[in-house]
Amino acid sequence: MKTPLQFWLVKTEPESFSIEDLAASPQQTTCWDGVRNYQARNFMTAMKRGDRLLFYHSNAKPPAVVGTAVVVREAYPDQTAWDPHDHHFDPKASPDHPIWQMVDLKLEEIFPQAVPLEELRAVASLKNMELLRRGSRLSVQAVARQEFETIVKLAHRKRPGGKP
DNA sequence: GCCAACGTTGGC
DNA sequence: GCCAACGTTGGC
Repeated sequence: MKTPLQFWLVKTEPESFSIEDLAASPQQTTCWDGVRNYQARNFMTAMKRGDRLLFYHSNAKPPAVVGTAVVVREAYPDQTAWDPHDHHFDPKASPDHPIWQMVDLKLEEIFPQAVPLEELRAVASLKNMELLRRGSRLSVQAVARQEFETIVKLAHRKRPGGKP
């Protein structure tokens, strides 16, 4: 039996890697390297090809969900972990003991309208989202299908007084 | 720039 | 195994 699709959210600072950078990448695909948090890593190893992700810009003005992506390659060792010149170097990692994993993500869509954090907070059906939890810092999160779909809908909604 | 929240480190 | 110190995240 096929496993059902799962839904996720990944955070990135647009100054370091934005959704526009993803769109400009070869095949609009990138490896999601540099994750150095065990809980976030565990979520990445649980990802399956075809799973969909919300793409979130943190430390942005305003912070917002800006689009979606798809998992195109499941977890494999993050070799930047044992590169001493890499910003995310981890001396405990090695090719024999990778510790850290990454996945490949392909752009699905840049939202016609980004959905700012403030707007998410105003939606009752999203109140349990990890992203909205006070002090939430996890850079890879699981989201419910319902939450994913709600946010995609908000991004496509026609707003009164919006652009013609 | 401030600061709350959180994860990690290391002394004991 | 506790916990204080420290570094980082990330909204505001």
